[in-house]
Amino acid sequence: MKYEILTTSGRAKRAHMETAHGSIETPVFMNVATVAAIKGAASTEDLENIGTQVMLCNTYHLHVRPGDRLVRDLGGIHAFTSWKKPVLTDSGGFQVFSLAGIRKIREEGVTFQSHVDGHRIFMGPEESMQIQSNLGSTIAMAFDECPPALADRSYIEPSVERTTRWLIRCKKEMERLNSLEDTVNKEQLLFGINQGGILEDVRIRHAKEIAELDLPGYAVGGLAVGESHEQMYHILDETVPYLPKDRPTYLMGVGTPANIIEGVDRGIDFFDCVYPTRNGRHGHAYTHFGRLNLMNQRYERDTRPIEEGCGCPACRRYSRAYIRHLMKAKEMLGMRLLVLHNLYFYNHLMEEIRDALDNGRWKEYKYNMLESLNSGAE
RNA sequence: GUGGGUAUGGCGCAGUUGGCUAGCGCGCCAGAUUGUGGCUCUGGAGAUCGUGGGUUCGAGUCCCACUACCCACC
Repeated sequence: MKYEILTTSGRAKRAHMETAHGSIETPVFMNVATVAAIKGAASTEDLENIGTQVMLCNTYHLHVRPGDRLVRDLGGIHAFTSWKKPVLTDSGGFQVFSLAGIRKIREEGVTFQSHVDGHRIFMGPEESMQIQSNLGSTIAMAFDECPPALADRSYIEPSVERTTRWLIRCKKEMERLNSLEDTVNKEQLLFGINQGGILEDVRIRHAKEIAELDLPGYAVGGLAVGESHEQMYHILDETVPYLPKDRPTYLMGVGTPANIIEGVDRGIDFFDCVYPTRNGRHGHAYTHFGRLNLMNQRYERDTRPIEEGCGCPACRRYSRAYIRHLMKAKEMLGMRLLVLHNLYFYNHLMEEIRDALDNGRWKEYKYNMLESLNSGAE
């Protein structure tokens, strides 16, 4: 892997990365395809057409179905999905949090109950790395625990300490797997994950510990899970400076366009979020002037595109009124068009951000864009 | 024409032996949603209880007439 910072503005970074599956220009927004499919009926061919750089898939979900061995036997996630560019796999750690209630956490790992057929699944750091190795993703995420942001210190501290021990095991297992003859992607990269809820001292201590492991990248996890925006930005202010400056950083699961701009400003390279896809499925459309709810009656006779000047497949051809009708009629095409629009918007937002950084206009762009996003779309 | 049945928000229905501001589902109008179970959750608007009369302290509930629709028979 090669990671080269091209320019900076304050803590904001503009970088270029080379991976086993081609380059990544950061800051970047990864498009979420949990089960190796963008929900809302967008294909990998569509992704190529809307400027996607990285597809994000989920270890736990693909392990449950169709099974990582199957994907490996078919040549890995890239061959399976016909997506040639970088793929990041989330480790399944988040499911410890999001599927809470059907799991048991021990030092060795976690026992889940499959949400598909109910059978018990054990996953620890080694298992997560093996699965991700079978998938052959470009970047594998460490197996961590994502505790509720507002959990108290007595829960967070032991949890974070265990996440560190798990990270050491992840690194060791990844090195072993990458050295095997028949590994799908021998250059798979492991990103560590910082945790600590909203406790600055725990975050900082943990960041310093994992920085010493000399990993190819570092993520900030456990944010945007119940705390306020101010708390999230504060934790980033306090924590990111302790992560290695010459490595990519990833703010997991974030967020709104404004969250992303604030994240870039605090030194984040990678983002991902279900908002553009999930909200697209629910009738929301992102624009430079805020978010529209196309289900609203006010768009019933609106013949304008979602956003004037947008080059996405929805805006080039269809009206708000038509898309609203499709959503109300629960036609799949409505979701598809909104998902394509929203991902296009996010991907191009990142392009604008990179352009602003390249051209020394970051502060100005950030200020104007935050104003605009807040101005209220109509 | 005869017999029976049904009439309660846009649609489909609950409404106990008559008792406080008439409920529910869907739909509609809005709002949530941050390392995704195409979900889920939260609010809101909207009903002269078919019409008219009667009994009663009190009627969506009981009585009478009328109207509309459904079923059967002629």
